Amino acid sequence: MTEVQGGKRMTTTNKIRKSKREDGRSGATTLQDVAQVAGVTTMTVSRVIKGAEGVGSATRERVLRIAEELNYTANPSARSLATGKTGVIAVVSGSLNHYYYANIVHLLEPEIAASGYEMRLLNTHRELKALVNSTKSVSVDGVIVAGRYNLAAQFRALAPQVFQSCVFIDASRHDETDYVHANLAPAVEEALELMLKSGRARIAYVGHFHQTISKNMPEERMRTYLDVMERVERVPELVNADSGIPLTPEILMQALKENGAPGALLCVNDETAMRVYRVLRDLGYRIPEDVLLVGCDNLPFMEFFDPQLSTIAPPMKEMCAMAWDFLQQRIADPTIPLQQATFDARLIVRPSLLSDAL
Amino acid sequence: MTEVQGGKRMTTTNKIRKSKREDGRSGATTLQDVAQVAGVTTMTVSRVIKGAEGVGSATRERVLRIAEELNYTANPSARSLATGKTGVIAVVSGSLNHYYYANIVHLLEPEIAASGYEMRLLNTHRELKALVNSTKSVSVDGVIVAGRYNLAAQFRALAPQVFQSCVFIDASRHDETDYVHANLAPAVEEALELMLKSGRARIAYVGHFHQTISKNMPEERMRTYLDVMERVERVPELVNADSGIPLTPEILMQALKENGAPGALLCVNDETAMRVYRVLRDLGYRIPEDVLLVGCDNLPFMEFFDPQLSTIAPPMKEMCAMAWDFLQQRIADPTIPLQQATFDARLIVRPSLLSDAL
DNA sequence: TTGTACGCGTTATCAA
DNA sequence: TTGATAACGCGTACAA
Repeated sequence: MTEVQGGKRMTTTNKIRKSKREDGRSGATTLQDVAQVAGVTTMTVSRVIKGAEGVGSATRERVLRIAEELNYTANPSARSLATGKTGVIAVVSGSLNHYYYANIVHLLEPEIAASGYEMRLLNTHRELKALVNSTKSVSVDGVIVAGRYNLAAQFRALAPQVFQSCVFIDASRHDETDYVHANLAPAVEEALELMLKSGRARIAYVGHFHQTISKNMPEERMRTYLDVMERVERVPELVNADSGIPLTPEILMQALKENGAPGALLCVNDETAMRVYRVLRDLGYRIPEDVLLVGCDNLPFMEFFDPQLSTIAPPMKEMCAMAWDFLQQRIADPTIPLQQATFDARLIVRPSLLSDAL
Repeated sequence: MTEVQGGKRMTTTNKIRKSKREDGRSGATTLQDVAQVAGVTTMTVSRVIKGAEGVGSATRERVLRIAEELNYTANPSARSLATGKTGVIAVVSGSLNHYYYANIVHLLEPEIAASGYEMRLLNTHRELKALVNSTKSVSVDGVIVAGRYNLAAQFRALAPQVFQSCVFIDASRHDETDYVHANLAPAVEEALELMLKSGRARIAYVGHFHQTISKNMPEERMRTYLDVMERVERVPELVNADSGIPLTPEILMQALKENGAPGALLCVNDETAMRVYRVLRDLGYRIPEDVLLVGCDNLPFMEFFDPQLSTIAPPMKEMCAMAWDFLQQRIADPTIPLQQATFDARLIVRPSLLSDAL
């Protein structure tokens, strides 16, 4: 600013310092600051920081020390702009006030963090659109979609680039995408077998309370239920499983009063099971003596009930780990073949399924 | 690329196009692309995109149309680099497999999104350090800390810059920081009053199961309990409230067997209450006939139990909204005075607290 | 082993 | 109202 010096480097240095002093924008230490103090170029510092080869060990140590002293941290925005990678993974999930989704995020987070990525959380529909927009530019390196069953098509249509590095964690399969799938059928069949063995006259299936996940979603649990009922030549009995209107305690209570409670209830998930439990108790039914009950998702609260409530447990931890593995592979090389994995859920038998008749 | 045209503008355009074609880095549309098609400068497009004043309405419309056609989305990294702002808010919370924290994130997310910010989730300790590092540079505009009671000091020490735009959502107060505080005392007192009125001989307090939140954290609920007990001249009875070792069902069961169950139990939170419920039932105690029970946090599952379990409900929605409001104010002007708010929690009385003696 | 030159996509500043 | 130019902080490619 004051004096103009000869020599290329000093000109550069001078220019830089000038700009840094003029706008007092961010007080953060930059590569330039470290380089200046260390008496080297930004490139040398850059190499040291990211641990690249080809730096003298003396220089390396000195730079590291100075960087430490100056409390240097790389500016992610600048890095992203230069590299085209953001180090951010978007996780699209259902509402976090559902344990199922919160748990997925909870399981995903340490995996993602351990690989040096950060996690951006998106769940509202508003953000979903924003996500599609965001990801069309360079703001996200990859996407994990959990339980938004209808998103595959949207992604494919709106943002092929994103869709490329996108893994689905799901109870249902999306062909032509990377996915990790929970196969609930064996566990559902096992539960139904227990119910059948107990000799209960009526075995019913109970659908979602409140939120209707998605109309288009083929409900695997219900399909398995219907298949089994057909196989054993029983009349299927569906409680609010058409997804038309969400189930409420009133509707359920009404249904149970009209025909009496079935001897066994297979619920689409644990939340439904817990609500069903409540209504059954209100009506004076005993579990499991009068009604066998089982849910799905393995919410930790199920075992606090009296009697402890049975559930079907997809191996979420393994599924999340594999989903992240898939995504990393996909990011590393988008051209690899489709990655698809299926994990069998297992039935957790607790007193709510233990019939005296056994 | 084909023909070279005269005139300054075309020279610029040509240069740009050349660079874009040479490296096939990202296929994303840029300001340049839009500007080129619209026959204006990047600045004009930039102004239009961010809705700035001083653009001819004809130009504006044309640019908007073209941007739409080209599917343009701003590159967040580039924008951040230029502005020094990231549009990202870090949310630091406890594990999301605890409903309490998941719910906070769930409530915060739409607020933050509605204001045009994105949310970055951090909860492991590893990430906490990374956060402090990240935020030292320009990667985060603000931080909301939920329930990590010991973080205030860390932040202040490690990253004063971050600490500047940081709001705490908490059950306890941090002086000299912006915070939103839940005052549980009135609700706890109300619950204890009910218990006292019921004539129960022994009223005990039950601490955390499993996770020990933080040693340094002054446990407000317990303090209120002790105060009340002292006031009414009762001997306080603490079950695993010293936070030494986490409570387990075995320990609890042992304790209840030795002296018999107290007539009323005030639990530090709902998770503990549910576990206590389980142990009580295993031991054959009836609720509320033998034991009155109340938790804290208002987990939705509490009302599914039989009998429905009482709880203490901090107004999380309002608290989260205010926390976000505080943070926005703070970001807008870091020099404003401290913002601190306290919300009274309310007791939700359900059958588990309804004594026959009333 | 280290340095130079320039681009990444956007915005701020000043000039026209 | 619009444009030219220079940052923003870092990485790539190549030169020394």
